[in-house]
Amino acid sequence: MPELPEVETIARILRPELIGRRIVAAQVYWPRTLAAPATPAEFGRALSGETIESVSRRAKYLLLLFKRGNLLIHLRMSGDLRFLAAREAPGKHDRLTLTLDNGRILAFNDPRKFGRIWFLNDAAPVLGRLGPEPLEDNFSAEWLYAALQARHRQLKPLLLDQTFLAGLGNIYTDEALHLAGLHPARISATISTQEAVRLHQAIRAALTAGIDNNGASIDWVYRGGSFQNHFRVYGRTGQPCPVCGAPIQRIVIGQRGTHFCPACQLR
DNA sequence: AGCATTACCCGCACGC
DNA sequence: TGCGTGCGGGTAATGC
Repeated sequence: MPELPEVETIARILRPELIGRRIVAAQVYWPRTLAAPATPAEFGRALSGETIESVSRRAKYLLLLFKRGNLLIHLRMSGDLRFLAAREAPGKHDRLTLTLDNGRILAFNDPRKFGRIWFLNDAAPVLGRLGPEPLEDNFSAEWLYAALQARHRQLKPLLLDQTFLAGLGNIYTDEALHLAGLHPARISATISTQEAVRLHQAIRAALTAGIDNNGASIDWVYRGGSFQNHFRVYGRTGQPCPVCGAPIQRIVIGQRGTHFCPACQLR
């Protein structure tokens, strides 16, 4: 469900609700949600009594930092975080709940059960292999050009590879490639310096537009975002390209649905 | 052999 | 009812 702009929005919304709150109890309803520690009992013991000091994001991971340990939450395809009222029973797909010292309950809801949660002293083993943050200074057009040259891979799967660049998902990758006028199957090493500059700018523009619209809400998951109303290509198969009017085409690249304009994005 | 790239697959909800 | 699809990524399989 969430890509970088959605996780960023969730972090921003949760921050004032969570900072300074103490975890009173943790309840795990679907143990496989726990990536670490291994058992719900261990998890609950480690987390209980700890106070949330900060709420932030790295790539698509939501980070809740405590004095003793870091809670990492990855929502994957269908995960969401919501609040239950004091003593409210968990809903159908609530996989884990954290009861706060003000009585409210933070619930991790995840119909598809793909999401994962870690509570670790050191987050490096989970976050260490991630590529640069696309909105940070170390992601430059020069770096992107060199990194593209160093690989021989189609742009779509390469941009989705979190070890290459961290935070892009299926939506923002399609949107960025359309903004840049690049075909999703284009081989990375053939990109010119000018094209790399365009792609760099397009990635940032797509993500920034997503954040400005509180992310995107599609299907039955994630509510509150409005970026879905500004999609140029994603999910618009057969509809006119906003630039040239040609019908948007859908193909499959790397097992992922890929939307592009066959007129604006030539190979 | 050893690295880089690709395919499979995991629950569930929804629309056609 | 049945089938295709999906805001993701770990791991097995394959390619170079």
